[in-house]
Amino acid sequence: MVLVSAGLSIRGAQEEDPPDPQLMRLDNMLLAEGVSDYRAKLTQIRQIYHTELEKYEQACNEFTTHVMNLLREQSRTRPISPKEIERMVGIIHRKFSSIQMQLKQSTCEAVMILRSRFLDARRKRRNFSKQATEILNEYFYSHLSNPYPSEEAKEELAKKCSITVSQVSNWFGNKRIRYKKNIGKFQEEANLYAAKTAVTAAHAVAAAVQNNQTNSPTTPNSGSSGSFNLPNSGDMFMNMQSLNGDSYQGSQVGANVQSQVDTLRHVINQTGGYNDGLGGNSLYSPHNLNANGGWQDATTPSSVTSPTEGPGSVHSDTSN
DNA sequence: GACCATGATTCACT
DNA sequence: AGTGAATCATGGTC
Repeated sequence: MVLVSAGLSIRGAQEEDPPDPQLMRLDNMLLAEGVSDYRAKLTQIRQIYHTELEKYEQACNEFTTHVMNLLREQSRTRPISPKEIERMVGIIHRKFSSIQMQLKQSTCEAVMILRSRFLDARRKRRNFSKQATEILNEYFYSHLSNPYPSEEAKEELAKKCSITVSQVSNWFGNKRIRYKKNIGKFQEEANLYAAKTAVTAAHAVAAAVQNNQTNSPTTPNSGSSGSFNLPNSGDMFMNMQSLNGDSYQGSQVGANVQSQVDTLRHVINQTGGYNDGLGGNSLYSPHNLNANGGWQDATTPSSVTSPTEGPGSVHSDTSN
């Protein structure tokens, strides 16, 4: 019996679980990570193990008493020494403990298989479904100014794409780096998705504008962020973002508006004509990609390309 | 089988 | 902890 407690930790730390929103959120996260699935299977193995173990123990006891009874009956006809009884019981117990050993062994195997399968599943690369890639791309290109989905957005995307949050993070990590490395290559893709979402974006903006007009004719109090570098294009959005020097990952409302802006600007640019490729100004030029790289501002605050006052005025200044 | 695309992993950085 | 960058490893296509 020592082996039992030593082999597998029996008592899981799971008692009851009152409906706690925090717990539910964690559960969802684990589910998204595919962890609960693993845990569920593990629990299943554990349950089987314990019921089997119990069964064996019970059977062992029953069998011993049965044998004892037989021996007792036999003792009437012939003398049976206590030593013989002890020996009998010993044999029975040894037999059953060997059975238990087998049970433990197969349980361990099952756990190992489960674990390796779980790890393999995460390690093995399988292409996402076309739909999933589409969803991810749509998000990416409509948030091109700030393709850093929040935790909630990642969870949402994960759910939509039927992949894990980690996979979403991986995807965005890869996408950002690969997009940045070779923007030209992704031009077509960017155009495609921009056009795709343009209609929805236009509708949304139109609705928002209408709503704005009807509701309050005053200035929109978009306390949004955005905070990225819009190279040229002295659009009104500059004002919006300079309202708040905050970094991205800010309010979702702002992000939404920004995504629509991205899409719309793309479309506007497209219709307004552009120099194809080699002029350097790709139509879907990385608004916020500065010369040195990333979307991430603050890495190199210098960015002194040409102090042509205009709208360029990267971030910095704005001494509020 | 070569080649490219792509998801995953690792490591360094902040 | 989240990210960028490099790299690995596999899938898919020819």
